Amino acid sequence: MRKKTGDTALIKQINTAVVLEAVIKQAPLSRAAISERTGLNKATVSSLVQDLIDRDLVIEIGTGESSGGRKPVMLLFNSKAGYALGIDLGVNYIRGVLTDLNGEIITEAEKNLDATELEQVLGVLYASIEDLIASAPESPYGVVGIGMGVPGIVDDTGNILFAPNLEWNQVGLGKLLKERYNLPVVIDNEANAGAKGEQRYGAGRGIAHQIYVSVGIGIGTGIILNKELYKGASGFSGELGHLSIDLEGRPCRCGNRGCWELYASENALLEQAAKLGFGSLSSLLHAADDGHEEAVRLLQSIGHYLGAGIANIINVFNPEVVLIGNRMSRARRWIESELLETVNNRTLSYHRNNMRILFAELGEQSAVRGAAYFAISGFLAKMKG
Amino acid sequence: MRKKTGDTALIKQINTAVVLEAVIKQAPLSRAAISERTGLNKATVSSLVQDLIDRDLVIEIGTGESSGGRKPVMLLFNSKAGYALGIDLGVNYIRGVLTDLNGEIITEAEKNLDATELEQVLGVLYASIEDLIASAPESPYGVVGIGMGVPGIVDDTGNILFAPNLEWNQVGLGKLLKERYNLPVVIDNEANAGAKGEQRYGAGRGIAHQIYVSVGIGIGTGIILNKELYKGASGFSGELGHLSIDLEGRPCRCGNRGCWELYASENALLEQAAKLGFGSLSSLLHAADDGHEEAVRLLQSIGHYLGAGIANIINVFNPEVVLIGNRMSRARRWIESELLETVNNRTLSYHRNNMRILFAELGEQSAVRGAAYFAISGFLAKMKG
DNA sequence: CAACTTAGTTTATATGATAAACAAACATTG
DNA sequence: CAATGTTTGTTTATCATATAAACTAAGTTG
Repeated sequence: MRKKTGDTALIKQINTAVVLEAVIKQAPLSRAAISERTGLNKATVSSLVQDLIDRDLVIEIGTGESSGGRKPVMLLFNSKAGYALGIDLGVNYIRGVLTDLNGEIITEAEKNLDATELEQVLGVLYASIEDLIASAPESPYGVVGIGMGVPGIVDDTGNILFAPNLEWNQVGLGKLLKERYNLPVVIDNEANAGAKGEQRYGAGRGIAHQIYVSVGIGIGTGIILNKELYKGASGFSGELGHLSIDLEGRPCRCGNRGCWELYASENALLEQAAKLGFGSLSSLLHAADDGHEEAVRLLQSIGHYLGAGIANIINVFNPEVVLIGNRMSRARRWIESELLETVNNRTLSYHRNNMRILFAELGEQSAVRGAAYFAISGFLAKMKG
Repeated sequence: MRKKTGDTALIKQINTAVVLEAVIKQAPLSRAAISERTGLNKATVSSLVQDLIDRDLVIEIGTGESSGGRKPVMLLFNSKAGYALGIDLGVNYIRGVLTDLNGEIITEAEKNLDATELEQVLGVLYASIEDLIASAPESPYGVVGIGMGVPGIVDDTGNILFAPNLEWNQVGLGKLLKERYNLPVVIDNEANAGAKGEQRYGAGRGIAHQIYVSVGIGIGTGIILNKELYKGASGFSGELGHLSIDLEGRPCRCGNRGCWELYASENALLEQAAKLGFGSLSSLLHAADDGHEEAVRLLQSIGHYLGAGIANIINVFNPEVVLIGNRMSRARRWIESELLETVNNRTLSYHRNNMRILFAELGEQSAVRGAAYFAISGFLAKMKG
């Protein structure tokens, strides 16, 4: 339990991270510009940049425009120094991407899963991963890690404790992958991956306090506070789908009553939709587009229930942004106004002001891109440390 | 928006803080022991300790027991280097304490308030503060600051935006006090003060994720995540009293329906108690002690509702500890078992394990001692920086 | 009392940031 | 177009800090 002490190595680490951040976020820019923007001395910046160039993390891309004197040498983050693998493991699909270090997709692959048994899923998963690794171009660092989002509760070692819709219990997936590929592996909940994806590459860029609500079969949430994923005492939290919104409501399999996801998830919607003769979200949305009144009313009621839960989230966390993602975001057209009205009626004005409710920008790719970012950020942390 | 860079001054700052922390938390101890426990070199520790001694923050208290060689010189945090003022402003009382830098109470004072008008409250408040300041012993730093907890929403400049039970709106109390006494002033919500008090001096010592539930006239909460008070995007959060637990429940003055505090606060209890002929919490508790069955049932039902809200809190935050404080903690004997049973029935097992529900240890002094700690921690931060 | 232990200080050294001087490369202007 | 000024980036001397190793101080143990 030693406190973290400081020495000269720590200084260099801090300043290297500052310089690299500047290059990543504001590229292209010159050494002089870095010095000016960070407050670091020109000499310091020169020295640190040289280190980063020697390590293939930064490249010079020639001179820029003069502003009345010597032309600056423009620097760029070398996003092709390595590649990251992101996997979104769904209940009936595996989606995978290979990205560069900027998170830009290089290769993508999607495969259907028609069974949830571990052995069969692993077969498809391994094939996907190996295809993607094979597709990586030559680079100094190669594939730097594997990030993954899964529909379940995961501890910080990549152990899947419980994945109800896959019917998995205690699957040590992290260890399996680490040993098989000898790469750093980060596995987290699908909603946490989606939250990170949107925060980094999507609608939540630059937001400090963001709650991502993944509305699919159930409701999952990724909670970002102070720009970081919040995980509770046990290393997993974000079970806002089991926030009860109705004290004496229907019993949930979790033991509680009136859980939010019983009212506002895709499952809840489809339960009602079945009575109208619709078997899928798509068919219901089509009907609504064609003017089917009952379909529209049903969608609106889901918007209402979503709003009620989101109002609670807002009163609890006072976030800057609430993001609605995963499949239900496709119903935006029908649910948005009911949702906003309910939120307006049910939140404290102090929290409502300066707060926005947005829909995921990356659509179905929120989670897979967030997963890839897990691998990228692990790599960069190692490079900075 | 400059990133924080590192230089030699930063190192010294970090290491000074590490040494001071060690002395505060593990005193009495020697220079050698600090070196061993922090990993800092003996020479570094000697130098930093000398600085702290020169600044009156650490004192030598003579030699300790030898363990086979030269006797160590034992060091102590100089808790009498200055004094802090803590104020708990209630709806019908003002409680104040003067503490040393360890948070130990030196002087205390309590005065009743029989009006909520700003002018009159200010009169009593000023008198309390001046009495306490006058009672401070001679010391190198004197009174280092004023910390305060108030029943309302406060921004980070000490501006009280809204205090419903005092009927205050937009009162710039922080500025008033700062100008009048020329001291650092920190004002926060009463529940945040209570949460800090318990975390530092009470039942929550050493806990990283702790939710303090202040059950009084309404319900307020102080949320401590990663050992720090969480405040949302706007600088104030913790309005868990307005977490709705009943979708179509009674309308609340906040605009929402079915807010938790309509079911589980002292006000909610007294509303029901009135029907049985009881006018106060005390009389109801007495009746319960005397075996009055309806009184007991009523208290138990409050325990049930408290439990339902706390179950939601646990599912959201996955904390290590939930602390119940303020006046309702006096009803512990009657509400605890119902509360625990409800929580057990309504939380996810992953969250329930390793989680404890405790009652405030400092009783009525949680908030006032937390308020004093605001001042102390501000002072220490300045000393370390 | 000799040998060993532990506490704390002194000294020499290494790392890293910085200011100031300098060199390189360009624009502007009379 | 030559002289002047500006901007970029590097070199050099210096400063602050931490550290290891040597050293001094003050004890214990057999």
